[in-house]
Amino acid sequence: MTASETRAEVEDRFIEVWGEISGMWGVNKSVGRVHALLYLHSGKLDIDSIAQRLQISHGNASTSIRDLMAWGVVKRVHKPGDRKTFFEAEQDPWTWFHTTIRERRRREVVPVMERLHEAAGFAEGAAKGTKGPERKELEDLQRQVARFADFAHEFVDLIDAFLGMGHGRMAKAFRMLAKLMPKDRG
Amino acid sequence: MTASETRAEVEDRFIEVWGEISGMWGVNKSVGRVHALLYLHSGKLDIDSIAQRLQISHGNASTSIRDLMAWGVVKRVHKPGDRKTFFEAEQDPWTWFHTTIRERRRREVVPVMERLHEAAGFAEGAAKGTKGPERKELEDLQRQVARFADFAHEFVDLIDAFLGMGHGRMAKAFRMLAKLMPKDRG
DNA sequence: CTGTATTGTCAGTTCAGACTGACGGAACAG
DNA sequence: CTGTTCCGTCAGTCTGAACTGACAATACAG
Repeated sequence: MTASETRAEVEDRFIEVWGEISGMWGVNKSVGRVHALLYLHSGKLDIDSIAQRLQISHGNASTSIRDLMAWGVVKRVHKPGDRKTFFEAEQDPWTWFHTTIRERRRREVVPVMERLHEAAGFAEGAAKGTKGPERKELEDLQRQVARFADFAHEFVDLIDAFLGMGHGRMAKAFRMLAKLMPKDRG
Repeated sequence: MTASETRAEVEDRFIEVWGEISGMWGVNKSVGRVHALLYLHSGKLDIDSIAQRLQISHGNASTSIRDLMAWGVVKRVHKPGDRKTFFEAEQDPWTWFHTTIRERRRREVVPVMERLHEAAGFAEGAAKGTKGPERKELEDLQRQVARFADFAHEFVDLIDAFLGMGHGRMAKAFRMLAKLMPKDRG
């Protein structure tokens, strides 16, 4: 096996793992594979090289990169005297993770929270305008929705705490947390 | 609008939100909807009621429940004198979240970590058996894979810290974390 | 034990999302 | 300005996951 075959095999393993993780968490598999490839060759690949290397159409490569740029984890770069556009990926995984969480918060968590509170508010309003045993029923329902909404709210607070830390500190903070609270002590 | 129509509308809003969240995070949308419905009516519904309420086939309802039981968030219950099987869902969102994270760790995180380390080890071994400028290339690749693997390892440590806490304490611990580290102070 | 009500399974079908490839447009060297 | 190379888009096609519904298996009342 030549060194370049070996290199390709290592890359493939890494790329496939990343692709599968992406698929598991609601991100397109091709997008994940392109991201992994760019992580390994940041700033050195153009659209067609990516398409060739991953055996996908350049349309697919282009769309995947558009997604990655929308996520904020890939950027365009130009080299003087070269007509091609190259793409670079963040090299620090913690920075990448921070960016990803921030974006998911914006896209998914916030809109979902709004609808959840809407539902809870709707139930509350309905209960107040109702008499008799049906009122109690609606109040119970409202409480149940609110219980989940409260959880969701605390979860968002947690995300915000995470995002508020400089990413250089996150790893350290979490290690500290792990040390402080290895077991449930109340 | 009657009280029961109101109730159905509140339920629908809640159920649809949950279904969409599920879809965003790699869980089947129907599975999420069934779960939401069971959260609201824990222990009171059988397969056919679920199918009717959500307008899905009972095959789909049955399969969704099988998934939810595999996730450990839904259980069978029997009522004496009744031939039907009912299903109950965990009522505490933190417990549900804890269970979900534990299961994802087992199914996804652990296998992925193994493959990641395999790739890193493969690259390291290959580099050691190579001479000349190609050796440096492989070493660089190995370092890059290892950088991501290290991040992943720290991430798993974080998950483990979380899972090690009693779930009653998680919310409190996170609130404390948020208070202790509102900003990056190094 | 028997009959019936209920749940579980899975082959076939449907459908949403992913992918391709041809086209148009942009960017740049000359 | 012109020709060429490369990138972005999107209509049409394809693929795989999800869903249905008929049948099989199971559980229980009587």
